Amino acid sequence: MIETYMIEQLAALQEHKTLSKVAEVLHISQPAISRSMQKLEDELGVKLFDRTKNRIVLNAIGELAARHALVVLSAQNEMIRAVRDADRRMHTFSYGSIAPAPMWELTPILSQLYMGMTIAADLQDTDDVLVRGLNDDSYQLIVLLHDLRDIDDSGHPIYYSKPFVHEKLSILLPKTHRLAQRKSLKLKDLAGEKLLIHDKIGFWYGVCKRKIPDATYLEQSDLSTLTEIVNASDLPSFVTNLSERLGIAFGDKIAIPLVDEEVNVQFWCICKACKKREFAALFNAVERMQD
Amino acid sequence: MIETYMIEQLAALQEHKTLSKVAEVLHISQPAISRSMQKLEDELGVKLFDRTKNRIVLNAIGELAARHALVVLSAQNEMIRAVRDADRRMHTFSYGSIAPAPMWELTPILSQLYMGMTIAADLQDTDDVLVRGLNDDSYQLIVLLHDLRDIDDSGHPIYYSKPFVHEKLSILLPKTHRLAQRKSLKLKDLAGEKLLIHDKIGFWYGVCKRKIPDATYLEQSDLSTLTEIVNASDLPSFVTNLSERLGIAFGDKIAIPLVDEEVNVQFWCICKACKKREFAALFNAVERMQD
DNA sequence: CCGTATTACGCTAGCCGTAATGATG
DNA sequence: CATCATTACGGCTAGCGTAATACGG
Repeated sequence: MIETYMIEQLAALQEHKTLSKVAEVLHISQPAISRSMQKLEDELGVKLFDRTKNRIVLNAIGELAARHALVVLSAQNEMIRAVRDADRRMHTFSYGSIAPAPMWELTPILSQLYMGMTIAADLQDTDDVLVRGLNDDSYQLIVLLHDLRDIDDSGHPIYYSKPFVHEKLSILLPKTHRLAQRKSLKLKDLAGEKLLIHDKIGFWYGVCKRKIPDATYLEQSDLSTLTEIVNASDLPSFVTNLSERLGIAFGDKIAIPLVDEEVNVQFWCICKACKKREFAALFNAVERMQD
Repeated sequence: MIETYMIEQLAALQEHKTLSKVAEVLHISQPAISRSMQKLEDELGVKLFDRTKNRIVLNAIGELAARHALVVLSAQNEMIRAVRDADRRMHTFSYGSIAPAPMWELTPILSQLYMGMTIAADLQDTDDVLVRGLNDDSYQLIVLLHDLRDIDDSGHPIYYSKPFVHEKLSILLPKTHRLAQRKSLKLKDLAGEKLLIHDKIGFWYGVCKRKIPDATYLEQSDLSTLTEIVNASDLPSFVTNLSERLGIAFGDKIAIPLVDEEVNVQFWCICKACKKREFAALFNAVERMQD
C-alpha cells in the first residue's frame, strides 16, 4: 500500500531536489528517504527517478507523480482541517450580540447550561453582520434590539425570538457638575461634554455619535483602566441598570437617568427556528430574566 | 501521521457499518480495525464514533471525516492511475494507420528501432480519428494517404510528413473466370461479383463499397481462414504488391492489376513537428522504403 | 448463544538510525 | 576529500493475529 509518508517524502523531494535536504527538512535519516522512494517505485511498479551513482533526479513520470502527491496531501490536510473545525464548532457555543450588557448576562447562563463547552461571545456594531452569522451557523444565537419575523417559502418562521433583558442608560456626573441637580437628562443635553467611554460598546457607539455629535469621546479599551479613570476624574461617563450587578461603585458621583428611547432598549435572543427545541433550556433561563 | 490504511478503513467502515464486516472485506482481523480507528481518532484529536459496549457508529463528525476519506482515496487512486498510465505510454510506441499494409512494414521496423518497447498499432477507417489521436498524443505516429501541411499561429508547421510505401491492388481471379484474360481491370468491372475480403482493411472498405456497390462482400475476420477460403474457392479476392512479402502463394489463380487511382496509393508517415528529431532514426528507415 | 467491540499479549514485519561502501566532481 | 546515494546490519516501534473478556438482542 502507498502510505502517506511516501507521498509526503516524494513531494518534499520534488521541492528540495536531494535526499539529504529532504532528510534534513523532515528530520529523518538519508537512508530512510532512499528506501521509502524505492518502496514507492516498487508499490507503483514504475520508475520515478533517474539514478546515477550519487545523484537521484525525478524523471518525467516522477514529476507527474509528485504533482499528484501534492493533490493527495492537500486533500488529507483539508480532511484534517474540516474534521477539527467541525469538532471545535461542536464543542463551542458561539453567539453574537449588538451590545455588551446582554453578554454579561448570557455568558454565565450558557456556561452553566453547556458545561464543558467553550462559550464564544462576539460583539458587533450592526444587525446585518449578526444575522448573516446566524444564517451561516457561525452563531448559534444572536442578541438584537428587536425580533426577527422572516418566513420561508412555505410560510414557516425562519427564526425564533424571545425578549431578553431591558437596558436603561444613565449618565454618571460629579456632584459639582452643572447638570448634576437634574432629575433626568436627554442625550442632547450632553453636547460639548468630554465623555469617557469604552471603545467596544456595539450599537451604542453609533447612537452616541449620532445623538451627541459635538461631544469629545475619550475612548478606553481596557475596562478596569476605564473604571479607574472614571473614579479618579471629574469626567462624565455612562452607567447602565445592568452594570450594577458587576458591582461598580459610583463613589461620590451621581447617576442621572437618560430618557431618550435610544438608550432605553429591549434586547431579544434569536436563534434559527429549527434550533428552538434544542435550545429550550436556554430560552427558559432567558425567559426568567425578561423583567 | 494519518496513514493511508486508516483512511481506507474509515471509508470502508462508513460503507459496511460494522468492524467485523470491514475486517472481512479488507482481509484483516477485527481487533486491527478497532485499533486503527482508535488511532485515527487519536491522531485527529477528535472523537469520530458513538460507542456502546458492542456497537460502534460514526457520529456526525465521523461521517464528515469518512466523506473526506473518500476524497483522499480517490486522489490517491487517481495518482496511481495517472502514473501507471504515463509509464505505459512511455514504454509503448503507439501509431495508427489508415490501411493494414503499412502496418506490415512499419511494425517490424519499430520493433527493431525501439527494442523492449511495446508497439501498439491501430487500424482506423478515417483520417480524422487518426489526426485527433496524433494531436492528443495517443498516437506518436500516423499513416495517411497524404501529408499534413497545417501551420501554427506563428507560421511553423505543426506536423512532419514523409512518403512511405506505395500500394497497388490487384484482383485475384481463377483462370477460368470471365475476366481472367484481361491485362488490367477497373473496380467497376467487378460489379455483381462475390468478393472475399478481410473485414479490417481501413479506408479500403469505404473505397470498395463506393466503387463496387452492387458486389457481394464475403467478410472474414481471421486472416489465415481467409487465405484458406481464397485457396479453396473460385471466389475473387484482392492482393497487393505489399502482401507479396508475406509469402502468400497465388496457387492456380491469376492476379490482374487494378488501374483506378483509388487503389494505387502512396502512404505517408506523419508525426508532430516537435518529434521530428526524436524520430530521426525512424524516418531514415522509412525513407529507405519509399520506392 | 451468536454477533459485535474491546482488551491483553506475544510475534514479527518493516521502518529507522548508524556505519560502511561507492561514486562523482 | 567533500558530498551524495545506496547497501548492510542491528534495534525497536507499532501494527498484526489469537485468545480472552464483555455486552446486547
